[in-house]
Amino acid sequence: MQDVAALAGVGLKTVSRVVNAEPGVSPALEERVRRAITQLNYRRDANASMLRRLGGKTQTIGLVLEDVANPFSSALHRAIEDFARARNVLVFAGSCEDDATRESELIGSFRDRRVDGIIVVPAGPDHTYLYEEQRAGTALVFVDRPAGHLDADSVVSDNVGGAVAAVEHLLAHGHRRIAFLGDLLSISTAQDRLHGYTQALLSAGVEHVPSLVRTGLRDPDVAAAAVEELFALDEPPTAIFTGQNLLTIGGVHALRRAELERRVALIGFDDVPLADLVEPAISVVAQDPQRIGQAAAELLFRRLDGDTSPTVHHVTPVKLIARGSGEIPP
Amino acid sequence: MQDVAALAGVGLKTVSRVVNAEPGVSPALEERVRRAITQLNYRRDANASMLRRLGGKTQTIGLVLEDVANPFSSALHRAIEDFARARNVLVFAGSCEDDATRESELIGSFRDRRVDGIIVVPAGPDHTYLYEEQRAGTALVFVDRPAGHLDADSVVSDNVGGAVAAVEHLLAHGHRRIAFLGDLLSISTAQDRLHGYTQALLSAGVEHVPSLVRTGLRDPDVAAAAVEELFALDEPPTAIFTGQNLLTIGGVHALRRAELERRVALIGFDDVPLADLVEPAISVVAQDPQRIGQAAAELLFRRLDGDTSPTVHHVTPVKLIARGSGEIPP
DNA sequence: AAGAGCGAAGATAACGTTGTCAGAACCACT
DNA sequence: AGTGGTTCTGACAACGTTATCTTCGCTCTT
Repeated sequence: MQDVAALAGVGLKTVSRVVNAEPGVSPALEERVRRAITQLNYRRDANASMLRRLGGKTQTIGLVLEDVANPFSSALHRAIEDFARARNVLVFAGSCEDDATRESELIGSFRDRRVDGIIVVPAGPDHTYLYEEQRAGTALVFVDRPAGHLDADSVVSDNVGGAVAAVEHLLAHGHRRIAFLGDLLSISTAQDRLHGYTQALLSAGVEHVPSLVRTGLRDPDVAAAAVEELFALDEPPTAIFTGQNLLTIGGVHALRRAELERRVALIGFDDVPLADLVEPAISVVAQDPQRIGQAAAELLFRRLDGDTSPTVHHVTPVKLIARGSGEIPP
Repeated sequence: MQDVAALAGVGLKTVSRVVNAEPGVSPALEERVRRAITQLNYRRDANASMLRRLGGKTQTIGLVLEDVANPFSSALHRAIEDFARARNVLVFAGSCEDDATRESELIGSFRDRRVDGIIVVPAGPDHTYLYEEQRAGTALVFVDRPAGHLDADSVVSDNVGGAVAAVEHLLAHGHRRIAFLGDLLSISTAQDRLHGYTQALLSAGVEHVPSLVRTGLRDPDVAAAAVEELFALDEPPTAIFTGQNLLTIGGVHALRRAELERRVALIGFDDVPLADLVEPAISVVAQDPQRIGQAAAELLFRRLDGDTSPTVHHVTPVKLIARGSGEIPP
């Protein structure tokens, strides 16, 4: 900036004014300054700039995902990025792999960089450690799961409703022995989906068989093993509701191996890529990560713009997509 | 920091020393300062910190991807993130959608934030605009496609070799009429893959039929339409080599609709998720995005550590995965 | 012709931190 | 008591920028 000012023969502040399009610079000078800027290939240092600025915003936000490489996370990421781009805000993204320590480390790093806001798919159960941060003015939006012991905005899918819809769909096709495969119950979404499953059975007056419920499953292989166990039962299920992405894939693999894929119905929570090319095509309750991300970003930026209305808990609808596997009769 | 110093009853510099674990602070004072830091929930401002630091690194890098939500990009992202995390570096990521303008805008934003280095999957054909940036010390690594008119490190897949392997595989299974579906030839990878296709046919002494080559295809639907046209020919192909992810999906859809999926062989370049669950399972030439990302990050950080050896062009191997669709006889 | 009023431009301090240096306190020797 | 050397510690300037205030020169009143 010194160099630009010297070359244009003006003071520092004049360069600053030109760069920030502030009024009060004569056209002649502005032209001289612009020329100097291009000639020297000058770019204002955004970090230094925000240092002195009043109520300085860094024009950056932090994004804590489960894994930037998983389809749900990355679709979220993209939706948020698009929203941020429109406001000239850059996005830091990080994966925490469902590890609460990593979650708080990441958020700590974001904090060190003075991000304006944070969107987080929480891993840990307790977020009281963010209280000070929140009070200091950092916008905070929780996605997919609500915050633990902290009053903060959230955007989540209709997990209970989606699970109810899936199970009712199977019931409507005549199934009575419906198995449930779920993730760790410490994860609130897994809990909600199990809740929906139980609720749907209850309202239909169908007996709830504990041996058909398998939870704490974390990956496709474990899910596949669970399915094999289910079919070793005296009275195996005629339908399966898988409460998560990876478990759906594991379930399909297991059915395929047992050559049951055309005889046992299956509905998964959360869409899987290429689900329509598999035989039979996989019926799912699809979340809408794009919409979730958009809602989260919208909420975040509204807060950044000064909205101080009470905490919002946004629930986005899910959609049952019947592709074949969920319509197999018992 | 003022507040911390006041509370601990020390000078600013002493707080700074404690925060940076510099030697020369007595244990008693250090303890007092630490207590004040926790009490006030103080965190050093990383941006201000780097401002004064000599040869200050921001401990951030920028990542320009085609789309943070596509599987190849996001796998890259993840590998790079892991590498960066180990060095306590944060990653800005952005999507440029194969748009050269967006590419340079993104890189401009990164520059404003003074990122230490940039890893880019280039969209535009010309990168001379990065020359100054590079000379100013920002590390630069190009991924998937080399830089245009700029001497910079790159990490790319063995596109020619992979295409040759795919076509030779089809030839070995007896095919002679092999179609090629490719992206815009302005994209160097598309060009390389077409090159490999042509080369393999040539070495095998098989006639090259121009009507079997369709390029400039950008999405699954267009690819599917192209496949339909191919089968309207007098002498349709007996095998298809799809030169890209989305085109493979489009191709499979088209074959499925024409009920040809068990009669026409297909190999795709780049793996697709769930390719093993489709019937027949899709044979592909798989790239290794994780390895590519790792190589790119390694190269970037080596440069950041001061390595000034000549430009490196890293070629990562690809792997043919035979799953069924590529082994169908003519 | 003097003063008011205005717009343009720059001088200076400040943002939160670290580099540099000088001072203070202590130690062991003469 | 004086010297020289450590070891701690803080004052101060500096990083690249913007906020505030002052100065300068001009036009417009009366």
